[in-house]
Amino acid sequence: MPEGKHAAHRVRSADSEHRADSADPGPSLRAAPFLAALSGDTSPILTPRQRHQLLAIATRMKVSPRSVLYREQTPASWIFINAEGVLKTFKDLRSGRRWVTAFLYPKDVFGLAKNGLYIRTAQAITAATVYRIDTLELIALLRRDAELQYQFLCKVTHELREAQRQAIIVGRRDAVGRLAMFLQQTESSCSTRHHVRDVELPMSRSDIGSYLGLSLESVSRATSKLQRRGIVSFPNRHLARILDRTEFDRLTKAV
Amino acid sequence: MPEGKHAAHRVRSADSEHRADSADPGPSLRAAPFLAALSGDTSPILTPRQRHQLLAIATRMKVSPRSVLYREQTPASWIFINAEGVLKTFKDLRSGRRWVTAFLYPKDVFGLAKNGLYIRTAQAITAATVYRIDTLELIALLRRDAELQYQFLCKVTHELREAQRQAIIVGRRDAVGRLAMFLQQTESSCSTRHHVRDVELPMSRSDIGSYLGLSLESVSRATSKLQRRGIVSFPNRHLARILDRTEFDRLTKAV
DNA sequence: CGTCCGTTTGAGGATCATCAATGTCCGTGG
DNA sequence: CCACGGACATTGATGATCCTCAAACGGACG
Repeated sequence: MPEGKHAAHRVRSADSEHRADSADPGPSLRAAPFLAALSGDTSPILTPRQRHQLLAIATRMKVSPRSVLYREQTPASWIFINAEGVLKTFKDLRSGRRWVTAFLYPKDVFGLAKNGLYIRTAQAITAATVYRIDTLELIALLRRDAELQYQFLCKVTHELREAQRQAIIVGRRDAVGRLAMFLQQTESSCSTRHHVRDVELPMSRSDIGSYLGLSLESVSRATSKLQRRGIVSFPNRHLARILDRTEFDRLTKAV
Repeated sequence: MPEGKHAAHRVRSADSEHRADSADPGPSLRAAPFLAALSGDTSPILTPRQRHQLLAIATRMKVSPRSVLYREQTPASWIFINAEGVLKTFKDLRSGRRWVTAFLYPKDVFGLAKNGLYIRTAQAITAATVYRIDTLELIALLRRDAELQYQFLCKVTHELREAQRQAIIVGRRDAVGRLAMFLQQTESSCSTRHHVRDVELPMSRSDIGSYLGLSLESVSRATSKLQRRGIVSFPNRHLARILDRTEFDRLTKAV
């Protein structure tokens, strides 16, 4: 598997960096606040000051498709925040299968560890830009700044809900239902500028299958069924267009 | 479904409570610290001072089996920490099925909300004792005390890993493998004083099925197979005894 | 224009859900 | 103390779904 080349440049110190990188908005997190009123989810939740705090200890990196950012069971030195592009985290099972645990969109955090070791492998799907933050430095910062840490707490809580949702998806018996829920989730994950009906799918059918607990053939059959039934069309491999929203929602609402 | 009666008594103020409730050790959390060395997971991670901070805003409650602590889609006023007993959180799906998202053992936190509403229903399986904490008060406390918040961050991170693990379990095809992984997980969750081979299963077969994405019949068939193959015996409905650890690990290591 | 990788489609075998009936445990009341 | 009732659990038969193996198709790229 190709490592890819990490074109990384260290961001300058906190003081000078604001002027030096005034074009860089800095990292941001995507999460639903604990007690937010309905909606209000799209607004940025990090203040400019918090962004600068993170920027001060962050390295902005560009990674090419297929680049591996870290491997499972290796020392977890860094935590990452996605700024642009799509990545995935996965785990290779002893059975030879690969289990994709998450697709990472902008504002997603990844690099969580257990006992100081990464528990997944992270790989870029598209070209991506990420912020790399030293774990120790981040923890020290979070312990000093309760407000910033609170944003991370909200973020992890959000991911917890997503993980539980994935468990529900995978628990469904029918492949079509799983795929529909995946499309719905992807639609809400990637805040695309495209038409609402279009959902970009940068990952392969194999990745989708590994995420949904299906073989890639079953994913393909599910897409065919959705297309035959006129609910979703797939203009090309990396795009899904929802044609019949009513019927589509009926598939996903089963949960 | 019976509500059960909540025998709750408000804990006194932070100052007097130390003497008044000196026998009460206060809440504790179970989680693996981000950077802990191998093992070291069993040690309590809350300091006495942090326990007292939590006790000051906590109400200790005893709940009887089948009591419902909160229902999904109702306002989330409280967060709970389990002190004793076993509970479950679940979600009723439109299909009529019930999806159990988690079994809650002592030191587990539950009551996470989205947009101010609970996303699951929480119900006691056995008689249990829990700490009930006003969500607003807890958030205010966490925003003041970064160290205490950090323990919660570790806890939620721990639960995130568990949720991802459950997704992997549910994604497995064979019922026997799923059940074996469930037994292993339960074994590590409940720090019982019993012999290492024994795993207590306070929940029903139906609950296990709802957690694993299986019908209760499939769970029953899986227990039968494990027993026929001499790997695990089930002396009674609420106890599993691992007889052949080697073979058992081989089943679970497939992940 | 040809290769390669990813995708689609087909046939056969395995696993689980469902429906149904029987069996077991436990608390209740006689 | 025993008999009864109900909830829970086990077992069997059938049908649906998905996985596996296999082959053909398609676009991207040199």
